[in-house]
Amino acid sequence: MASKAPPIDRRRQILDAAIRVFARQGFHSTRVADIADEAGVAYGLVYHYFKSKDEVLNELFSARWSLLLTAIEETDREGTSPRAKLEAVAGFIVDSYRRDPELMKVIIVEVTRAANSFGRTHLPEIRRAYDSIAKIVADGQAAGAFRGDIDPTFVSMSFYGAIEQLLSGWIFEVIPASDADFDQARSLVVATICDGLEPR
Amino acid sequence: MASKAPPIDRRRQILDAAIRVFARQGFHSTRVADIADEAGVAYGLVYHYFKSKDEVLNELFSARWSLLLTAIEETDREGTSPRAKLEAVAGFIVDSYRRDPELMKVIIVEVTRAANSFGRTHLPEIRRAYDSIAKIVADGQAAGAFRGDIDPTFVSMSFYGAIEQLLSGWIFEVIPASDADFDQARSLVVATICDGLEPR
DNA sequence: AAACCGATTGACTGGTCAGTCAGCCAGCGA
DNA sequence: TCGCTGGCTGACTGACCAGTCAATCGGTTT
Repeated sequence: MASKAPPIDRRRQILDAAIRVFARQGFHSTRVADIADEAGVAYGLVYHYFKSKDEVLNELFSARWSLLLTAIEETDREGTSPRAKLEAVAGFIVDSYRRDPELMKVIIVEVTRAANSFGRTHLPEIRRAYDSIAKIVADGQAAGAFRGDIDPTFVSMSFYGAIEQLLSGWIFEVIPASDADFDQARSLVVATICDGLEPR
Repeated sequence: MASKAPPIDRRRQILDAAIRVFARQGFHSTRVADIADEAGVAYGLVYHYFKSKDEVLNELFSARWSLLLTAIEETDREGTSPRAKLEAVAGFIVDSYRRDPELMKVIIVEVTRAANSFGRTHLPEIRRAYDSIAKIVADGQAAGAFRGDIDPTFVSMSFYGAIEQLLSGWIFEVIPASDADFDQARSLVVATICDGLEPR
């Protein structure tokens, strides 16, 4: 038997368990013991791989958020229209939720929207996303593709806020979350922001 | 001396102290002792007026939120244009923040955006606001003032999400919060949503 | 002046957890 | 076969804090 069983990645196993438990109970009401149980691992092992309960959440957030930042910045580098760029950003976020709703729920509920606790810690990273979106808008304005009388920062916040609110709606079942809804959301947010509600 | 000193409203005194402390430290990291200290009152008195620490926050939220609901519904009843209605709603929320930023910070950070904890409890009230906004949009569509191909619920969530994100930006000093910014925000959010970003 | 009563006080309790640590065990090299 | 190493275990501890309650206070009624 030349092949040895691949060593179990305990760290990953604990992170995955944490996603499930955090998504189910929220960060504050999950005990470290819950994570260990869910991972099928001893209590102490969590502390072998992580400095603290906080570090587990920080790790989950930072890993995923850096993907988002990369995606936005890469999108921006491509030579498409500003509108197409916004559509790509909205699409990336919506798809992230479609692919891994539990992780996105944790990130949004426990970090992004928890500006008092973990959001504070990660403000610089979060702000980078706002800034990148604002840059797309500003470039669009400079190129004449967008009207110039609205502060790009305002647009960036509104745009991101709108998407996050939709995700929150799905997460907490305020609005239906079918595959069709996901597809619609991407274009509808962009249509609203770019074309406006009033008929042309 | 016919006039007797007006009896101190301890309940109010404790609520006001709670706003300050919750705004400063966040709900989870304020001890009941902090509220009592801030109010200049004995620890036990908080429990004389409130069943629990949670009840203090619930009270703060419900009192303020019902004002918002009333304002939205009254706005809707007036015979103005759908666009003017949206502008009034945005204006009311922004003005609430301008007048009492600490209370609005608490409401948004600890309830509205804390969908896992207090947001859950107050979901029905929060949802009523979304519904009222959606109704304004739907009526606007029926009257031909708004394009009909976007789900009013989506618009409602996007609209509210955009405003809340701006408030969050002010609260956490991600974007500047001058009086001029407040005035701009109201019309810019509505301009974005109604007219769109792209030039006409 | 004595009984009464609601407001007010703050020491205390019971329960909860995050994080520690002393030791166990499986595999490996000597 | 015998350490040795490091992943792994889970009982334990120390800190923290919401909520309780018995006692006190100040005003009012009888």
